Amino acid sequence: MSIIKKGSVTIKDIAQELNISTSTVSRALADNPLVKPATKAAVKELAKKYHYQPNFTALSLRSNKTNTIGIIIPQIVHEFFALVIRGIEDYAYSQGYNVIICSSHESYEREVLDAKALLSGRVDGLLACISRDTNDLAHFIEFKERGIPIVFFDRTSDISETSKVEIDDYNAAYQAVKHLIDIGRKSIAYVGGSKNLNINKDRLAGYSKALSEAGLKTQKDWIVHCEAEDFESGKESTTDLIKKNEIDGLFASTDMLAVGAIKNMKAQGLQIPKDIAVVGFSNWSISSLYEPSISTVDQPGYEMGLKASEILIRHINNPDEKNESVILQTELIIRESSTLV
Amino acid sequence: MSIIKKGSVTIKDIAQELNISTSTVSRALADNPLVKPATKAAVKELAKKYHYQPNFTALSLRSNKTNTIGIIIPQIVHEFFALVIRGIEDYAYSQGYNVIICSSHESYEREVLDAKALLSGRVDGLLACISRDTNDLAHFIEFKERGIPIVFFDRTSDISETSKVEIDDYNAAYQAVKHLIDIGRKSIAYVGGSKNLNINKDRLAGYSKALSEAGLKTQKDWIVHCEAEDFESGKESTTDLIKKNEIDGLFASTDMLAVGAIKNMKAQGLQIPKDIAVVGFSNWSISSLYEPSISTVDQPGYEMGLKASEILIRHINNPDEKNESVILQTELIIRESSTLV
DNA sequence: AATGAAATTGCAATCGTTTGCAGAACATAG
DNA sequence: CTATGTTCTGCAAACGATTGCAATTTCATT
Repeated sequence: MSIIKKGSVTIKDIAQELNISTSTVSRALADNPLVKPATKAAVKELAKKYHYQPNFTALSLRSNKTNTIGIIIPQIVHEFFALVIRGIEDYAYSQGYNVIICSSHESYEREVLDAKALLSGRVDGLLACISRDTNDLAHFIEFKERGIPIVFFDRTSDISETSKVEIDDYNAAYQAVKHLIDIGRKSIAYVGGSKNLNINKDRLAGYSKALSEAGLKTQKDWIVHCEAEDFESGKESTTDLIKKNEIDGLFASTDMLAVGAIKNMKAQGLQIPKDIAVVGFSNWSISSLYEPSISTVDQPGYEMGLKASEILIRHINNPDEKNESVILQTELIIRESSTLV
Repeated sequence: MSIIKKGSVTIKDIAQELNISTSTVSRALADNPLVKPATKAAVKELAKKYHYQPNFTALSLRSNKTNTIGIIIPQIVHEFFALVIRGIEDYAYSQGYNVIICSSHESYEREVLDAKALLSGRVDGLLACISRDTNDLAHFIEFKERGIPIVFFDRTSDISETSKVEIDDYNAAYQAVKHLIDIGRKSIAYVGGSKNLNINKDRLAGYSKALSEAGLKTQKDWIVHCEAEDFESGKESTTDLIKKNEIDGLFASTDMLAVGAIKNMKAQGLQIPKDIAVVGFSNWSISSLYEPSISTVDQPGYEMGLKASEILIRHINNPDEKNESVILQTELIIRESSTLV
């Protein structure tokens, strides 16, 4: 029986028990050929017996590497973001990295707090998707100043000279609205999320482009912006729109907004897609489960995560790596809400 | 202009620039009254100028505290778990703790991997919810041996002598099925998730109890277990059940299973709730958005997270704290799928 | 048995921070 | 000008691990 340690077993404990130095133990565990086979065996046996696990903190301090990457993301209860996270994790794990996820809950203050927490040398790199409320990017710039690489994904910023991985929101929206036009709709409204985000500006631009290209006009009150992108907003923000009875098509920048809108329309006795055809965005599971099933734009979330972490880890391993900007394409999925019967 | 450091600014850099020792700098930053006000001011000014941030790793090593708690959770794309995480985060942040979330993706292997990664002194405590596949708990027991406290939540285990925070699944299921009986249903089926999980055993037991108490009988093939708890499983697993045309009520242990089942029933021309009344579990947003809206059991996820992290942090601060077992109550929400018209 | 080379091992510094203790600088009183 | 106290600062060890360099042991060879 040996002495029971309260905390974890360290290299020093093993060294003491075998009457050798910590250096030798360290080398033995690293399979260094300098160590005599017999010593090596003894060390390894004891390490196994005591479930020795190198102290992560000590290792990090010595090597100045944490083998951890940080993720700052606005929400995690979000099918798209969750997919991104999964992609990030899968690649990161395969490269021996761990992951710290911080959810900013769409709050600028929380995002700054999270950034500060990650700045103190806890992570070797950062993957960030800015919150709805974020305008000032100073907290991210500090990372660059300390030589901690950042890759932005999905929601990026014009200012930052960093690598980014984005969705081609402009084209995705363009295709979605073009599809509505192709099935004969002429008065198409837009319901979108926060104007603050580039992705929404791009989606709106794609919408406008499709209309103008087809020689169609929109009206000022056919374009609605909601801060929250939830079901309730979709419902409330479309009430006026529906009352006027002017539109025959709707492009929503989020599936949840689409569901809210459709529910509202159905309540007013409108038929979907006969009276109004609807296309959403993101391909959340509800879009296929809802009745009618909702046409939408599928975003490659998993690929986005994979790509973002791949670029980040490349930056970590090679500080001189030049910035890279990736734009991923989407796929329009046509379902009942925009199919003529 | 001062020398530009590649990495972060350390206490040593400040000391050098002011020609004082690191001890004094450290004390000045800690507002130690021993330090002369003038020195203190100079140090603080420089620290601010250089955005000095204490090195997290060094701090951890010195204090043997990481101020971080680990979470091992089966899924994050899950409205209930996401709520739990939010509760954990909110309390942890308020106490100055950070959080590392590891998602096991319902895989035992991944869970073990995550546990090993967290074991090496990265976290001061662990919150865990076991995966569907987990039977062996050795990887958790090691935490106890090293004096790292664990609190299990939601899905707990009989074996472990640890603190736990659970839902009263037995009673929740009992109330749900009793409700179906109260509205006159006599032939009630059960569709549930993995039999491996205690929560599902409890839900099944609650179901059985409600039936037997009312003098009702079930049949062997009225009880269906699915490994996956998704929409597809709900659809497939109920096909035989519906064909036989024997049941007039269904209790599903998950809303997604309920949605799948209802969709299947509707496809067979059955009316909900007239022909079959349905109650789900978890109060996912789809249960209120679906048509018909689905009766379900609301689980206090946020409170669970709050409570679990509160207990954990208490354990961290006081290793002699005795184990605590909390059982949270649920609320039955009655919607269209079980309302007589 | 002495010599030299080869095979092992240990010392000590390092990563960034804190802190007990000793000592320096300064001020006040006698 | 000494004695005594007060205020302030620095040295060095510690946290757990790695690693260049030096020291020791081992062994073969003459």
